[in-house]
Amino acid sequence: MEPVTEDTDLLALDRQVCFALSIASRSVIALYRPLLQPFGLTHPQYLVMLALWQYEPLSVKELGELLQLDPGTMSPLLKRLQGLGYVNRERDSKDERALCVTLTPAGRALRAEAEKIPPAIVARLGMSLEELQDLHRSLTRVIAAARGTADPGHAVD
Amino acid sequence: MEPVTEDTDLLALDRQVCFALSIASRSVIALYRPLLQPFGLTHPQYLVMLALWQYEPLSVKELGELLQLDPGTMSPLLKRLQGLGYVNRERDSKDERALCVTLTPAGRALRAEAEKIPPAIVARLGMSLEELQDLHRSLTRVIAAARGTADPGHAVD
DNA sequence: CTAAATTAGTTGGTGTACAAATTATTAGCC
DNA sequence: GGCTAATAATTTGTACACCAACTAATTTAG
Repeated sequence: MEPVTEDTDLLALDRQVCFALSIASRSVIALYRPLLQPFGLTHPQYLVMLALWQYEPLSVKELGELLQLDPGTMSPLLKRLQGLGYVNRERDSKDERALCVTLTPAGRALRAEAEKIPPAIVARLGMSLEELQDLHRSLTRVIAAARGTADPGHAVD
Repeated sequence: MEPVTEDTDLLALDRQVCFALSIASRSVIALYRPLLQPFGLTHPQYLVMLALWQYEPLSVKELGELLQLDPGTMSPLLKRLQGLGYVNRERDSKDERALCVTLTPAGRALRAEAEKIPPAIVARLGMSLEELQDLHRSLTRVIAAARGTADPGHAVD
C-alpha cells in the first residue's frame, strides 16, 4: 500500500485536466474583456457575432448548434445583442416557428474593428503560433472525444 | 487584395482558440455532471472539494487563489457546500475576518467515492494518457501566458 | 382533413462568474 | 491609545449556462 502523495494522488488539483480547462478558458476570456468592452460585448456575444459574420442569416437553433449552447442561453443573449443594435430578430416567413437572426448595418460595420482583436490577443499571450495550433488541435480532439461519448454503456440505436 | 475565405479569415469561428477552449471546457464538465449528481455536487463545487481534500483547512481567500475565483463566487458556493453537509464554515479565531473552511466527516468520507471519478472520465473520453498529458501541458502554458499578461504595454515596476 | 407528435423559441429556476459597493476586523502610524 | 490603511467576506447586480416546463407552429398519420 503506497502513501498518497501529490505524485500518485488521482484527485490532486494540478493533475485535473478539467481544472486546467476551466481556468484556461476563463483566463483567456478575461483577456478579451477589455478589448470587447468598447463595443459593449461579452465574450459569448462576440462568438455569436463571429458566427453571424461568417454564416448570416442564422436561426436560434443553428446558432445553438454552432456554439454548442442551449436555446435557453441563446434566447436572452440575442435579445441583448438586439438591444445593442447589432442584430435583427424576425420570424422566418417560411417557418413562423423559427427566428431569422441577421446583422444590422452597425453589426456588419463592427467586423472591421473586430479584425484587430485576434492579433491583439495573440500578442498579449506571447505564445508562438505553433504552440497555439498545438493547443487548438488538442482541444479539437477533446471536444470530439467528449461529444462522441453522449451515452456510453447503453445501446446507441 | 485577397478574397476573404475560411482559410484566411482571422475571424473564422473554427480557428478561434478561445472558442475551442470554452466548448472543450463545457463539454468535459458535461461529462462530470452525471458522475457528480449522485453526490449533489456541481463541477465547481467538486473542485472546491478537491482543494479541501488536498489542503484543508483553507480560507475563502486561499480557495479563491487556488481555483482562480472571485470571493463573490466562492461565498455562496461554500454556503451551498455547507448546506449539503460537506464543509464547515467558521470564523478563524486568530483572525476574525477570515473564514476557516474545513471538511465534515461526510465531506471527508466522500473522497473515497470520488476516487472513481477521474478514471471514469478518462475512460469516457477514450483518449490516450499521452494525449491528455499533451493537452494538460498546453493548457498550463496558456494559463501562465494569460495570467502573466495582466497589464501589457505598461511598466512592470 | 384533422388529431397527435414534432419542432423552434421562450420562460422560470438554480448555480456559477465577475465587478462594485459594503461591512467587519486587523495592522500601521502618530 | 486612537486614527487611518488595508484586508477578508458578504452582498448586489448583470450575464451566462443548463434544465424543465410551456407555447406556438408545422408535420405526420390515420
